[in-house]
Amino acid sequence: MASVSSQPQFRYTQPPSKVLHLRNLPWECTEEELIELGKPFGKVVNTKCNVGANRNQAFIEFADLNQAIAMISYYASSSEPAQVRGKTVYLQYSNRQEIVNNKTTADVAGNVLLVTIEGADARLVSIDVLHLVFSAFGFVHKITTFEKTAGFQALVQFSDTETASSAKNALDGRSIPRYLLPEHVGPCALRITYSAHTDLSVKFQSHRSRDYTNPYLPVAPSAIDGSGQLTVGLDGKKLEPESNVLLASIENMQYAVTLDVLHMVFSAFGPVQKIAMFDKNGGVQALIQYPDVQTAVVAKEALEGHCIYDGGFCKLHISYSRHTDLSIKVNNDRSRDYTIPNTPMVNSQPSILGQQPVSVMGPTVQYNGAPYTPSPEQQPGMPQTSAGWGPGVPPMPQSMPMQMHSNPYMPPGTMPPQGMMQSPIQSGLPQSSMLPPYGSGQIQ
DNA sequence: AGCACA
Repeated sequence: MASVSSQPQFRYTQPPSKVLHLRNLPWECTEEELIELGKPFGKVVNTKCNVGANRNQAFIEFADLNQAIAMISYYASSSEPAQVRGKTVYLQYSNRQEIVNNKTTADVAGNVLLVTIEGADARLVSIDVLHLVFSAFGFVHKITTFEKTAGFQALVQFSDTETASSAKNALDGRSIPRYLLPEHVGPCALRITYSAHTDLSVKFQSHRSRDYTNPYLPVAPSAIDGSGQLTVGLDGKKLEPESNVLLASIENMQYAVTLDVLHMVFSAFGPVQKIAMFDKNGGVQALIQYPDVQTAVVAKEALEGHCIYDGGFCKLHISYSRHTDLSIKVNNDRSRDYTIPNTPMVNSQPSILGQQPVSVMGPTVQYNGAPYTPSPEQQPGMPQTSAGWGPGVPPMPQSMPMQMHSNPYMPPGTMPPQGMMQSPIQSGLPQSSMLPPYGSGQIQ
């Protein structure tokens, strides 16, 4: 006998569940209205509204099964139907036992935005530009920036959710206006979600984090160059002009950083003309000269705060030098002029690729000044750019093609000298407590 | 008016 197939979706009796399924709700019914509806019968622990193609269905979940039964029972025998905004609502036990909310933290509105800057040049977007962009919507309290697998990201804190929402709505998916970016920087789009943070912890004003509510916050050591000059004003403006010469200070120098190591690291962004190393304040600093400012800018943005060796060792802090042309008197293990070919020099092949310590750095230095003299104009006929790529001691010449110069940067997340530069170290700023609460794979 | 991530 051909049996009539049962239709499970139209069962008129269902096993009880803490979860009730509601239908015929008014358009875009809110969570608050659902809670109001269920409250007389028990504790509503979860809801899900705007379900279904018409967004007029919902679920409410009670803390206890008996509470759900009480609600169903009440309206089963009541002359007054359940209603929301005067509209009759039909309810029944859900065929599931609990509400699964795919609401991620990114969907919960808050006063802090998680901003992902997309684009090949995302890292070149300064914190000041971000501040400017977001300030259009209200007072920006704090900004932290960091790099994760998702790329270059920032947390932007407003005073309240409303302001943050207006900024998110206006900026999500939009690109940073061109006129706010330097000439050589490509388009940078903003992807914005909410962060679960409510108050960012900013310890210093630095290139990576700012607290605009606290003018007394100390400026990070990384924002001060060798002469103690501020590179970041308390108003968040950079005080130092860009230069083709970078001043790099090396923090936590557990492993010796040789001139050749520096040459290799900095050569990834373009030809290095000259390097001068010296000791200052008990640490090692170096001046690195590029032929042009643009290359230096790219190198600085890419390397600032990064560590040469894994494990937080030899962290680079980079600022612009006031010099434009270093005067290298002698080529030795602390200073070198790569623009002079065939210069005799001590052989010092570094064994850096294995990330092994070359030697332990000791306080062997009594040098008081820099091994260069700051004479701005010297060697007027000096060959520029590729001239210095000759028979010097390029540690990895084959890996640094000349095109580097025209396209000095590399794909996001790839640090130039393989094996040495690790993924950005988050030590120092920003604090781990500021990092977004997601697993690294979930951000998009 | 009839069950939710793709």
